[in-house]
Amino acid sequence: MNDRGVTDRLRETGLVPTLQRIAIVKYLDSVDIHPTADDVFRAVSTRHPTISKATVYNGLRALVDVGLVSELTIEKDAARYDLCGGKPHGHFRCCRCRRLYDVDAPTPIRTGDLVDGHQVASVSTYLYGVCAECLAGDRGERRHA
Amino acid sequence: MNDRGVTDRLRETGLVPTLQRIAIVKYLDSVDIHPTADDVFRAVSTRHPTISKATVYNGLRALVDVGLVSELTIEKDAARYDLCGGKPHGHFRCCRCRRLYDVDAPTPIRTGDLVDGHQVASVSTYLYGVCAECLAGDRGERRHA
DNA sequence: GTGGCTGCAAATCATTTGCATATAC
DNA sequence: GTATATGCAAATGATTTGCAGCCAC
Repeated sequence: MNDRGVTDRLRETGLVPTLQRIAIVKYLDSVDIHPTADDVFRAVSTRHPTISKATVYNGLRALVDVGLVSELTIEKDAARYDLCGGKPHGHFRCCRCRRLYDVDAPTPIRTGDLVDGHQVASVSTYLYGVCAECLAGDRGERRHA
Repeated sequence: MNDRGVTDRLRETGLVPTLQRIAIVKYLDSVDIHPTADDVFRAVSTRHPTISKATVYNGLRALVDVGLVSELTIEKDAARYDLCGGKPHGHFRCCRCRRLYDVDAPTPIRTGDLVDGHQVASVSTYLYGVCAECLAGDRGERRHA
């Protein structure tokens, strides 16, 4: 996504498209992993050395609030962020390398369904296991939790 | 579950069945909500006024480590705990009252399946929406986040 | 211009840890 | 008796917040 596209998407949501927010969105758009706020901070810092961690946190929160970014709380220590793009709402965490992947996790549950009497607005599927890469190069040189 | 049953389950896992841990397990067994560590602390404190919050945290962690309790990180602020009992692995969060319910969320994914090349060890389904109680007594007297 | 941001530092909150004492067996 | 757990207080780490100056429009 180019700067113009990012700027437009920010403006549509009512957020001021500051350099920092543009940088955050572009970074989220460029990675396929799900970075933590600190990952975002470190990455964006290389081009914007003056950005503060608070701005990253505040910016991410603003983006989550308007729905441009989703926040994953699959693990306790630090939230992970994901640019919303109509992708499937499934995530896979590798218990070896601890990476988080998007997956196409099928579910029979639909928005509006009643499950045990509760009305569903959204469904998230979290899968745990060993990722394709770790399965392939299964030599154990992984960082464990 | 009575004290004896709890004691036995603890002993089976190699954990010392202290009064505090028994109290934690009995509390988790007695509630249908998913309490936070602080909820557990406050509840157990009524019968064990000397228990410390650190003991609750350490005890919960020990229980999670041996697999007697599962830890839910569906929300960012505080983990929630759930006595393992072979129940379905689905959870519903009410966006009104913020309660967390167990639900029987069907999924076509099985342990051992490959999803996008990743090998699945476990599946969690998280649903968001409005719970049955809030749907019924829809008067808005809820605490929002 | 002005309101919404940024950036810094201080505050907050959940959780962990060090250590001396107490408990389970 | 000995290993393990408790309880207190202090440490840690992610995230939030107050506030003065800055930027987008």
